[in-house]
Amino acid sequence: MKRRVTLKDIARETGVHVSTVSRALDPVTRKAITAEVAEKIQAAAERLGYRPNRIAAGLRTNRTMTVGVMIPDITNVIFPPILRGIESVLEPLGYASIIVNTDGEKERESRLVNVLRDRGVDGIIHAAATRDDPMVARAAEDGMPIVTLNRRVEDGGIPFVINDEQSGICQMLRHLMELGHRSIAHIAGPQDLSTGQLRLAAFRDAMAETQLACNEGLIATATHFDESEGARCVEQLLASGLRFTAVLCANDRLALGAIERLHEEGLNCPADVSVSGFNDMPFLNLIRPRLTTIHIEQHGAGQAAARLLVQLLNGAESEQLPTETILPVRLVVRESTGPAPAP
Amino acid sequence: MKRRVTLKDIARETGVHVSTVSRALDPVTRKAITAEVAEKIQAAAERLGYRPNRIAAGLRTNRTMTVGVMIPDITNVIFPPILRGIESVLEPLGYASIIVNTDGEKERESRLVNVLRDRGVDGIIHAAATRDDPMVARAAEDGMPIVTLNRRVEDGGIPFVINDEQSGICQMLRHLMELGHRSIAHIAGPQDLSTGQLRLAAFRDAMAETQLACNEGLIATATHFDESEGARCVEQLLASGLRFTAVLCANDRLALGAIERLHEEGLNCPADVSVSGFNDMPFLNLIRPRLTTIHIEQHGAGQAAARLLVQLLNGAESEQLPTETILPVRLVVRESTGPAPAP
DNA sequence: AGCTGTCATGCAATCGATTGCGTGGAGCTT
DNA sequence: AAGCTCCACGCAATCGATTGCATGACAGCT
Repeated sequence: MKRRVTLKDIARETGVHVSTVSRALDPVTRKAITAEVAEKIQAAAERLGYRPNRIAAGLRTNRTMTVGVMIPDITNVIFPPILRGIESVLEPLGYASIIVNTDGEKERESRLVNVLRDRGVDGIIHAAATRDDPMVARAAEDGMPIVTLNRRVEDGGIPFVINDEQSGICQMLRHLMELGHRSIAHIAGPQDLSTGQLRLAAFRDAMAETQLACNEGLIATATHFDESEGARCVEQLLASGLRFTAVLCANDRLALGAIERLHEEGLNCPADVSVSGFNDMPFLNLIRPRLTTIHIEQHGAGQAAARLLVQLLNGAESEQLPTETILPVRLVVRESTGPAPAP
Repeated sequence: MKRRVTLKDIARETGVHVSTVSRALDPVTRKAITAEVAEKIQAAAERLGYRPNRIAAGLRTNRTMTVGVMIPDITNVIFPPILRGIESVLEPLGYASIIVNTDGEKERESRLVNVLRDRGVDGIIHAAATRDDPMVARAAEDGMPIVTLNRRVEDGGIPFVINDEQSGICQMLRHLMELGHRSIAHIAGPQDLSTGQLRLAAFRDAMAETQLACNEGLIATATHFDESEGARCVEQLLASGLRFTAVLCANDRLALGAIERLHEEGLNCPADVSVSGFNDMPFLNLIRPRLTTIHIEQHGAGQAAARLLVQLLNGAESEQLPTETILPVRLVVRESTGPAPAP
């Protein structure tokens, strides 16, 4: 196990001072060095197999070229594409990311923010904020560049990237109405998650714009974004005795659970009841009936957040950056929605 | 934006030397300090909100408490659980991980190994090795602790963790034979990936142990582990004109693609042809017919690899560590396999 | 020829924590 | 009371790269 090559080694080899070597190896400062000397130094660096020590540089410059990425849970299929989006922007610029999972727990979230700070990350992309976290707020106050993803932040000038939930719900509602549905139920997501909240609000708004009264009895709220909650909620809707011919769900997994339970109750989708999802998660094309849903740009959202963060890292003031970036969404009509059955 | 608190600040505050502060704050060296003084220092550290600078410590100790994790692609659903397994072991010990995606490209793999080395990771968990990579070999030679996952490494004493592919294929073959199948086809995975290779070899071995001759015509090889290749391969098998009543696939996605194409050709699964998968990936319970497959311990594999790496990091010699760790697999019988149809 | 300006390079401090070695004082022995 | 041991703590070097400032040489100008 041989010792690593340092600037000092190159300096000794080439007979110049380490500071000269340092300057010759940095493309920005190289212009201050005679071309001939710079080339000699570069050649020596190459020959000796020099690899800069980022730790040492980081200590001096206070930049680690590392960013923290906070997500609720990597096993949730919507996050990997987001991470690839982030990576696609950050990696070419020489940044690496440390990914942490909060599991939606506030206490864990606070702790992990500090873990990231202790590690000296240059900035944070936060895709897991449930609500205002004091540690996150503190980090922001202390000057840590932060961008949030999938979450609107009211206070503070923290830039955020979200999908156009409003438009998505709207497009889906219009689609269902064009199919003749008039009694439309909603399975809302957890209200402590911003997506759940935003989509429910969007549903109420969209319904208000139609002639239809929004029957609060036709809104069931899930405690988690998963299949079993979708099933439970649709059961609750059925038990209410209220008639509905379509269920607009806040998320694909809720929709899948709902369809399954409806099927168990002898109701077929889309013949008897239309069901729609939201997110267009991977593998949806393999599940029957193929789900009509709202496609969101996961990869694009990651890229957008990363680009914003890079600007902050490069010294852009939050004021000159867009506080909100709203990504377009797209209706994807597949098989789980169809004409409303005759009454 | 206030300056961060350093050891020097605490030293000034408490009237002792920074080295004393350093020792008082490290549980290991604390015993060398008078209890009273140590408490005073800890109190001051607490009061001032001291957070150790890992970068500075890393420069001096040459340990970053960071490990690199190399995977082919995080959007492949089998990797997130592995990562959570790794995290569950590493995070409590104070390690963070930098995850990189190789996309199965050799050139990218080499480059990323160097990225990780430059960042001074203490060790690497490599779950993306396609074949021997010179940079990985070099890193190992230079003393970088490395553990590979899902890949057998012949040369060098690099410890590896793999699933018991052999046993999985064997169990599945026995299951199919118990259902009366005698003409069994295999859709093999890409042969440049170790899992593809191992499972094909296991299939041949297992067939050899039965009375049945292994008909090479009933083996189709996919170029990727995805649905379209599963479809293409099953088509190829059908085109061969050879009779088969079951298809043992090297991977769930190949199986899903195969089932779909069979269906399009008017062959139902499992009534006409039984199809089996491998991996038991998430969401399989939502796809009809529910796939019979081999469950592998993804989370457990991550944990096992992480535990091995920790031992290496703690100075265990490779010699005293198990070179191979083979994780048990489990047959999961669902709906895609059934009795062989009468001839 | 002498003076000024410019530019390449060297010098040394610095980032913050760790750690081998030195030292002074307290307590104990004879 | 002199000498000894032991231990808590201080001192200072160190990790490797960066960077403001100093310096020296050389060219150009009058």
